[in-house]
Amino acid sequence: MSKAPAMSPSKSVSPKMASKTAQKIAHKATAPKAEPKPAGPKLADFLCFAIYSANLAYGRAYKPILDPLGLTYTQYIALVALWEENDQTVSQLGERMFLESNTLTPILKKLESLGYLRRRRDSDDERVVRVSLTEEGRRLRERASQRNLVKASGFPMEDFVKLQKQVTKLRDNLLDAVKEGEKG
Amino acid sequence: MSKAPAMSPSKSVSPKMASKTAQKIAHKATAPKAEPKPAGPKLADFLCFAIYSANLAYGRAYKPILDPLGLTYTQYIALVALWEENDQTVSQLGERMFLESNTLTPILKKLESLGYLRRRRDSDDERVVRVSLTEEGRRLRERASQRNLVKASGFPMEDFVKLQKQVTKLRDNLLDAVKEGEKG
DNA sequence: GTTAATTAAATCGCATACGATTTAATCGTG
DNA sequence: CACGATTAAATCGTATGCGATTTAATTAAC
Repeated sequence: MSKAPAMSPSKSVSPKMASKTAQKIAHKATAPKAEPKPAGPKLADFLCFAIYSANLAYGRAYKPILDPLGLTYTQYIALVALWEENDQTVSQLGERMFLESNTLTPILKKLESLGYLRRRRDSDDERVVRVSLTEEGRRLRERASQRNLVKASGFPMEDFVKLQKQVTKLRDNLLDAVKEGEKG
Repeated sequence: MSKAPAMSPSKSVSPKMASKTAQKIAHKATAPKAEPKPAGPKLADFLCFAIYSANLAYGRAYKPILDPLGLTYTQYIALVALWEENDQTVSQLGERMFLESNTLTPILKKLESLGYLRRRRDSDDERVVRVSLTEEGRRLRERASQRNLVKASGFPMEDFVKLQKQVTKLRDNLLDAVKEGEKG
């Protein structure tokens, strides 16, 4: 009784032929022209993909550091932003992190439930929620060193800083282009 | 009847004082020491954050290009990988994209449902699912030009290429470090 | 040649991102 | 003052990422 591993809706017809070579030939037969290989830009040449995959890599590199603290990568970034400047509104934090309340709110709620910060309505303007670190949240700062990851980047400090500036510039250029596109 | 905008579990006590200035002073009073500002690394100095936010920026920059095609950023990257080399297994595609089947499967199913690719069990080894472009999927290639985004990066071609290589190197270094950490 | 170990995808649960909408508070104008 | 416009968060639905597990097929060991 041979049952193919789940592949829900699309029915995978598999006639099961005699020899393996025969099957391989049969498969080629459906695309005979030796697949001309489109000769276009490769994934590896895309800057967007370099950034995309480097971001995945950072998430994985930070995991062994953050897991013991019970933090995710994004939660950590939110804390870095608060270490830099405590007692920010959700909007201010969002501006720094390039996120909006729809993404931030659940993250901040989580960090609050972990005891690292407090969320309080500004009595001045009840629409505003102010976010401030707890003692516990401040203490995390020492426990989460990223020095090891500067090393893991494999770049000497000078190049590291240069790269950081260039990628930041790239980000700002892209976001400017987005803004421009929204107007024009 | 003044009811503060939803802030589910955490009860936001807001005594509502008389004058705004009085409240601001009152607020400062809870953190009187002028907030010594920890004097540590700033978010803007983190390479990981530069990459993180540049990735968000790319997602937003691609949106106006991809929305008309009904594609998301990740779906687009999967298609680029297939334009480069058609008829890949899920694992092969995952290696190129730095993703695994748990993430890829739903994306590929979506692209299949859109008619841009086919997923078929390899009759040679029924565990393997081969992914190949449809005519429709191939055609998308011409419609999705990223030239405009090279311009949007704001870098002259030479620097663009250099940056791309550096970020790629960064990614590879980080992933090597992850691997190393898993062993040692 | 059966059975244990391995392998490739898929599934499940949780945590981001983000467009669109909703809610509640504040502002602006008459 | 009153009422529409604006604003700040939150909510909802969809689409990634990813750890952990599951399923089915293949390979390895005996």
